[in-house]
Amino acid sequence: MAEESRDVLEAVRAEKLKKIAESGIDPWGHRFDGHQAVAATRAIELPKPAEGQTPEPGPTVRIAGRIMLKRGQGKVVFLDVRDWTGRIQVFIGKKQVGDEAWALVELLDLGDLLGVDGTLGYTRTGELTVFATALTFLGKSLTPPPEKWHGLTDQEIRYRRRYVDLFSNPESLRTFLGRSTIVRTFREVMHRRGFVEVETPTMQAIAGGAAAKPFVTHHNALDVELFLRIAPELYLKRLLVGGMERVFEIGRVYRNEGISPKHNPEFTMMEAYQAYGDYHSMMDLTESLICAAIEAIGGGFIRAWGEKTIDFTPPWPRRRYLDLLRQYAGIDPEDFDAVKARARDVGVETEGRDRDVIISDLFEATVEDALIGPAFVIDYPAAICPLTKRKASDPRIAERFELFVDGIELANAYTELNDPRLQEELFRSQLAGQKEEDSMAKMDEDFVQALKNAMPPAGGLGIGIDRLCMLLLNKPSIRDVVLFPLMRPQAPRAAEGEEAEEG
RNA sequence: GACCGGGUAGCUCAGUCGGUAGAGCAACGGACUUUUAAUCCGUUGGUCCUGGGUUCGAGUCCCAGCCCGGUCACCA
Repeated sequence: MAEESRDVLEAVRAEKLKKIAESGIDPWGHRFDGHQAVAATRAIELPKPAEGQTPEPGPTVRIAGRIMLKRGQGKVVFLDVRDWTGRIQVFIGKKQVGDEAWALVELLDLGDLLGVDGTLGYTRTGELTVFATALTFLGKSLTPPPEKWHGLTDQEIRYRRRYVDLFSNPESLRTFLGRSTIVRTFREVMHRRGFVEVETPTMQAIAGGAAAKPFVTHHNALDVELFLRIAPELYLKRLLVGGMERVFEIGRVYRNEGISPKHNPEFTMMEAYQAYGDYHSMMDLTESLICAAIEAIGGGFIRAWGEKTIDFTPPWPRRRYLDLLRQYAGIDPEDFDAVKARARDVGVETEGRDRDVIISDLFEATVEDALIGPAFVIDYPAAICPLTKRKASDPRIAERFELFVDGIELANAYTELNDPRLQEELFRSQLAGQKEEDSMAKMDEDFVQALKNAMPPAGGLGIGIDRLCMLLLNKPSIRDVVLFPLMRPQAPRAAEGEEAEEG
């Protein structure tokens, strides 16, 4: 039998569950009031007994958590119990808890959930310990947990069974609590600055606001094709027209592209729009947000990033796009022949392509990886920015910035284009030059119509939350900061006599 | 999509030249009232990812496929 080994292990636990139930205890537990977090319990100030002295009876405590280790010693057992704040040792003596509770102790397995009442104190080896006086069974683990020392290391199982990863690898839990802190901090900063949080459609008839292939779905009653949004941008700007002067949205966007350590098909963006601001307002906001997040999760502004160290100490440099290109590509961007020659050197296709698109690829190939510390790249070639206001002094330059850290694009922001006629023209010209799905500018008649009502001049910002979490929590893959990353569904187990169907 | 690496007990991993499938942890039985990955004695546990092929004999070699990871490409 394929699953014999697992079946035996689970049968043993099922038998224990039965015995627990027969003893009159609900093996699935119930409400358990008044317990305190393990971290709070550990924080209780308790003088260590002096050498050879009988310790004073400590305070009464009540905790709850999962049994991670069990060290039996005859008529005494030591447990390591863990909740989401930490671990603590529990001492259970047969004489101390009585025969009835002891019968339960003999049925406890690693992975079970247990509530413990007891007194806090130190063992003779000096370990802070809950000396149990009563036990409350809170849940039977019917399947064995991973190995107690190594935890779960198989990447695939860590992603597919995140619940096991979370309780068996403390670092994983710490990471996701850190992500939550980062997102909460973003909301706090935004609210403090007078932004309101809104929700806009994730199913859209026109997937605009970014350049990406969308997921397609269908609404039955309306019998229409809809797309999962690739960005909330065009809806949020409609709200600016409506007079919501400072809006933001933290939400999932979906892009039907490849999967990589930096790409998950669904990911979280925060977009924000501020009426009467510009891209410089957005740079200030970006720096404030990320610095506040760093302070919230701790660890300081100088942070480990893999083998590297990144200094987030503000203010971050603001470098012009074309200046960086001159410096790192070593060419004059005005000299198109030189641009093409250099582009070919680094493997960028030049034949029949727009000048600014070639420059954009050249920039990616030569500059982006060279920017290690956080750096705002500002003032992009206008042709690659169809939603961005042009500089009054030079219409070939768009008022856009991107924030880079170690070659990773963390944020993208503009002074928003609010001229409806120019917007319509840019939509049309972009559409003419490119395949629609490759274009950032999909014609959206209603959006142009919105702009005709006068959208206030504004700054707009998008920040990739997942990538920020990777950088701040020092995780090399986006899958380490997404709770349930997209995986290929597992083939269904072959039914008896049938072979698994192939697609 | 291309290339590289991986898939062996519930978990973490060995497996030599092709010759009976291994360890630790977990589990089970026993000893133990202050352990620290407790210890000690004993026992159980396998679709070696799948399917072909070579061979007297394949976890091992060959071919094809599946899944995962990494790098690159596309993208944020």
